[in-house]
Amino acid sequence: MDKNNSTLDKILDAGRHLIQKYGYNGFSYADIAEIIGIKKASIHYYFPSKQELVRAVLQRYNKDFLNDLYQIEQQFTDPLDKLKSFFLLYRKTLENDEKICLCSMMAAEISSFPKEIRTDINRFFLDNEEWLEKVLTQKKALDVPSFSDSLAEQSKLLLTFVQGAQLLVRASGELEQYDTMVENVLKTL
Amino acid sequence: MDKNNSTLDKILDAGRHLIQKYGYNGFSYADIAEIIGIKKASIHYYFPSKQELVRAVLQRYNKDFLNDLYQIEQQFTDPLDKLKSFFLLYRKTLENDEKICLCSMMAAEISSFPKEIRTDINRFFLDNEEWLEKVLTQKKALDVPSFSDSLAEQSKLLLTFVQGAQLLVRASGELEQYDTMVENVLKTL
DNA sequence: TATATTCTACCATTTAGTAAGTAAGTCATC
DNA sequence: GATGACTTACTTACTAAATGGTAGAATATA
Repeated sequence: MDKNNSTLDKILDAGRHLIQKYGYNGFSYADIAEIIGIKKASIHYYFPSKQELVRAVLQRYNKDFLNDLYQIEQQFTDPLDKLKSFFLLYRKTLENDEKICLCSMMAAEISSFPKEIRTDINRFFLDNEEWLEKVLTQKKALDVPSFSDSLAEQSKLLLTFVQGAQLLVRASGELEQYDTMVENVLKTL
Repeated sequence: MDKNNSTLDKILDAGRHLIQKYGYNGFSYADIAEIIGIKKASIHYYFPSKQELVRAVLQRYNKDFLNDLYQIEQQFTDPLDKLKSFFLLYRKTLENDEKICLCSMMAAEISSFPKEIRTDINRFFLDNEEWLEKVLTQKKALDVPSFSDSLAEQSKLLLTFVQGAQLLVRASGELEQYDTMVENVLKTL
């Protein structure tokens, strides 16, 4: 799981994990300290305040996620394969330990955050939309032009779908639902 | 806002409001006490523990929501009007004060809850799906049969959509996006 | 009077955050 | 190559405030 095992990276990993599972208001410095076996004062050494910590977690998450999208872009040529990998990326988060996408969680808790953090959260969604639109454009170039809705709007719908699907899976606890839903949403394209 | 102004109802109202805005882990008894102008010990008189309180909030929310859906069912004959009202119901929550559907928030925080509460949350989503399927069935009876996907699956997609749309609106802070997205999703039917 | 409701005054624990210290490493200078 | 100045990484020990929760007194209300 941890690529780099420096204390700083361990803190960021544990923080991300806790937020994805319990939310920003659902974890404490003590939780992180216990997970990685240090004292909580040590966390303050790296991140004086909780908001600074969460911001670092968020920014690294966004960077990593964007990188994953870039990898998908490189790995596949067929736009449909790219879309499937996109949904698989979100699926991986759901697979173990009752987690959802960090930004889905933080979007739900948005009222707890100041402007700068909100901007970062929104940036994540915009990047997702942008990537999806690019892939849909590639797909349109190949397909028989069916109905030409705005691709920007269509990508927004796809993102909306994957965001909501996570909540439904969390509520039911049934991951298999996700696969069926993805299949169905791909049919609508 | 408050129909019944008994203390118990005020507590439930304030609790619901706080959860929808900050989440279960983001509010305290003290917050409720301050909102309605009583001491926090008085809240413990009605709800000895926080989980009992949140469970009461949840059950009342589900009941009220189901009632709203029933009202829509009665008020309109055209299935499309019913669907539009469904989305409008969710829109109302978003309109002021940075709130989302109680069960969307609690689904995100599901790891913080015991089994009984999880069941109630899931019940909400199942009821939504059931209602949507009923309306889609009515719609199918009227329409030229386009493509006959499973209506159960289609209603699940609609629910997924509205759940995710809330998160996007929260992240961007732009409520207008919601209307455009609803328009677009209705086109796909 | 009896009962329902609300209060004051607590409690133990947890919260984010701070201050001061310590051990180990870096590094220039003699 | 040893000495001392400084830095990095982390600890112990603390704080003030907030947390969920309780006991019992006071006050309404029936």
